[in-house]
Formats: sequence, C-alpha cells, structure tokens
Amino acid sequence: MRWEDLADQPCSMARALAVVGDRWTLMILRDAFLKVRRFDDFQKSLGLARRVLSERLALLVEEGVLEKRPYQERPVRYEYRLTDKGLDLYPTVLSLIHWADKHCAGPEGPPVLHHHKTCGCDFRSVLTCSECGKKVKPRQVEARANIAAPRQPA
Amino acid sequence: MRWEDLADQPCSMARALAVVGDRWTLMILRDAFLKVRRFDDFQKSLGLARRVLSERLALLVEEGVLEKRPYQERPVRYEYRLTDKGLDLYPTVLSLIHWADKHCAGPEGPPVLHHHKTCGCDFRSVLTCSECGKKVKPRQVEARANIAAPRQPA
DNA sequence: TGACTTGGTCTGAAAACAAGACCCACAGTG
DNA sequence: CACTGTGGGTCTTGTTTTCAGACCAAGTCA
Repeated sequence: MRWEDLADQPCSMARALAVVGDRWTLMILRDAFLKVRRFDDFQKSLGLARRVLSERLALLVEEGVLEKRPYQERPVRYEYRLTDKGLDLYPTVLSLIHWADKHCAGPEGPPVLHHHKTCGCDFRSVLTCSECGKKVKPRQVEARANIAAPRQPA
Repeated sequence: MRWEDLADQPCSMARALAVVGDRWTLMILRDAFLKVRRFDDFQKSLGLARRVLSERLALLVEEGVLEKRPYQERPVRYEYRLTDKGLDLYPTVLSLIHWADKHCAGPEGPPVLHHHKTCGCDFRSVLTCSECGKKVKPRQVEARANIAAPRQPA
C-alpha cells in the first residue's frame, strides 16, 4: 500500500497517520505545544532538513492543524500556530510523552514534568471514559464496526 | 539530525518516536490492539511490503513492545503479542483514533465505535489528571524541566 | 555599501520503501 | 513417495524520501 492511500481508508487511525504519521510531524507538534512558532526556531530546535520542515509545515497548514499568519509587515514574517484541530492533538502528544517517561526514561527520570495549574500538581495523563468518567483499560474496551459507516477497522 | 539519533535525545517524545514514530508502526499496533497476532494477518490487513513488516516487528520485539512466542510446535509458528509496555500505548492509540473520528471522519461518522464494557456506553477518550482526576486542557498545563534530569524539551 | 535575518528552494548522494519473486520446514493427501 | 498448501519469512530491483548543505530573495541595520 502507498502512503498517500492511507487517507482514503475507512480507518480513523490511517486517516490520522496520513496527517501526523510522518517521522517528524509529531516532533514539530511537540515544539508547537511548547510555543515554538517560527520556521527557524523549529529548524534549530529539531535540526531537520529545511526542505523537509517546509513540506511538513505546509501539509499541517493544509490539513488545518496549524495556521500560518503574518506577525509583522515590512518585511512580512510568518508564524505557525496551532488551530483548535491542532490543540485537540494534545491528549495524543501528552500520552505519548508520558509513555516514554515511563518506559524509556533513564534512572534520572523524565526530562520534563507537566504541571497541572488547576490543581497545582505534577501529573501523568490518564485515559478516562467520556460517559462514566472512570479510568479505561484496554481489556474493557470492545471495538465495534459502526453500522452507519462503511466497512473495516478502527 | 539523523533518525537514529532521536533515541538519545533528552526528550521523551523523541524517545517514543524512535520506537513508534515510523510510518507503519502505529498501524501495526492498531492491528495488535484488534487482536491481530500473526505475520501473514498483519501483512494482509495492512498491505505493506513483507520486508518492511518483518523489520518493524523485529524492532518492536527488540524494544519490548511486542513479544514473539511460539503458539505451536512442529512446525514452529510464532505470534506477536502486546507486552505490558505495548498495552500502555493504548491511550495514545485511542486518542489518535478519536482525534481522527472527530476531525477526519465523513458525514457517516467514524468507522469504528469503542464500547466501554464497564459502563456499557460507546465513549470517547478524555485526558484527565492523575492527581485531581479532572479533565485537562492544553492551556492548563505548564511544561517544566526536571531539575533531576539533564537539559532540554519534551 | 555590506552584513545580517527570516523564510524559504535547489541539488546530489544516501537511505527507505513497494512489489513481487523466491525459499524452507512441515503437514496433509493420495 | 510425490504433490500441494501454509506460515513465516528473505532477496532483488526500481522508485520515493530524506539528508546535508549550498543557494536565494526581501528587507533591515550600521
């Protein structure tokens, strides 16, 4: 299967990955959540080829995850900001970071802590059910085809 | 920056992506969560090159996300199962799927629904704080360097 | 005038990928 | 015994991507 065909699959995971499944895209989004907004800052922070960065940013803008807007005239300079669609990726990004905090960090612990300003604690992300509010475990979930929508996985 | 160098970065996101940031890996894991376990079944389901699949599975085994175990002798046949480390990726996988359900699904709705057996409802995943149990929004979170661990983002 | 900054493009070499042929061990069938 | 089928891969070849680094253009600064 070709990568471009993923977006057409009747599978939400495939559609998501057609947008953010690229090797660098989630790193770019991590930076975006850390308030990086400019081309050069992304480039310095990530150290990826400028051409690749420019392609990725353009794709994310096209997909509506980032928004390109001028922050000054003469000369025009642009910044990339997360849209609401982009902000909705926060749970994904954070749970991935917390996964690596748990499983890939050395004895010195994770490099960054996340502080919940509302309650004043450093926290980990927890997956909960939108209906009952309880913590969800993989075994408690059953994936079912949506009869209203056509065919296939996930 | 080279892709292989990611794993050495003092950034959990980079470390996570060194394991699952590959184009196909999250699709493989999605299948694994849907109880696909055999080489040929992955291959048929995803349609990727067998060589690439074999490399990815080997990497996931090496990283401890999947476990390769014989399910019969004479002839020996293997299956790939999620380890606890692999199961811990469920929140990430599910939140990505739910993101695409919300933002990429057509008018017919998402192709697959997730049913929480404990409460009996179809649900969406919600990011909550491990400390106070409340829903977390991006703006309520502050990322702070962990003094105990060395340098940089995450 | 020249140097610097931002936000990119362009190029050639190196790596990853797709498709499909091929391989091996074993099982079952006749 | 030969013949076919299955599971779990490997190999080859040609096409895409990616990388590193050079280059470029508009505008500002000194």
